[in-house]
Amino acid sequence: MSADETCELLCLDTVKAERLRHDLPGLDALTSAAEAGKALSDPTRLRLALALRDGGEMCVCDLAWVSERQDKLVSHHLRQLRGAGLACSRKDGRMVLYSLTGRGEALLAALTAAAGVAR
Amino acid sequence: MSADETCELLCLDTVKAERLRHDLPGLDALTSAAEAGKALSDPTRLRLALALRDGGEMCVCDLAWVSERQDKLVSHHLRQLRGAGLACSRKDGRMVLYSLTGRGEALLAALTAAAGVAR
DNA sequence: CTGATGCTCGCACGATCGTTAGAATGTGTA
DNA sequence: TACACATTCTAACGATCGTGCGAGCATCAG
Repeated sequence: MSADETCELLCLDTVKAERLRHDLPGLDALTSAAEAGKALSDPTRLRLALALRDGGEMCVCDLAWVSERQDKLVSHHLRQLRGAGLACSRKDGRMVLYSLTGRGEALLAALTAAAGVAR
Repeated sequence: MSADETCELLCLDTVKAERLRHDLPGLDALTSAAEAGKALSDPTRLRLALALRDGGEMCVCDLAWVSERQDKLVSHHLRQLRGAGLACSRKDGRMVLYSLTGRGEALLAALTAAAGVAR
């Protein structure tokens, strides 16, 4: 591609390419969407999200038992799901109860559908 | 949690917890779903997916121009989208044309809806 | 007040990732 | 056949990530 960068476009007409380039959101605008994708990009975390989908609201120690993972790791992952807006939490005495948000359920449904698993 | 691991369940009845634990897919089964999430977890790659959504089928050099990224990097990311089943490619002479799969479009729609961007 | 429980936080380690760069491959053209 | 173009592949680097561990905090029960 030459220095002025518009003379070697081969497949797109220039108007369409200019429009695409202009309309594409910047990387900053996509950070939260990318974070949502990242939140469910780890099999352990994805499995915890499925446990919340199927089991409803649960505390860390129950999720730890259900997923056969240490409670500290489960707590770590749940905080990432919450940070990405896919889960929320409330305290009940010394326990913290987590559940999926609407966004979390929708994204989980799309992800499992896309991969054809756990629907 | 004690050694026999069922005596400290506090919030769930044991039957429900046993069923959840039993029914949760294993990590292996979730790998492809996690890979789909991972494929869209990078802002640059997500942006390329959006460009394909809006622009239809495109070659690497056009996507490089539209996204203002080097063609080698674009090629690298497109191969990851394809590997995750979210994009597909066909050759046209020396060029390779990429487009989103149905799964890719569905997951992209869910991800952008979940984050409230680029819809 | 003390000890136990549930959970979070900070740190470290090995693994993975995004980007860059150079080399290599496939295809088209003269 | 040689050169150019489009794309891919391999390797390296700095950054990030998942997991494990010990310490710390909040809450509850005795």
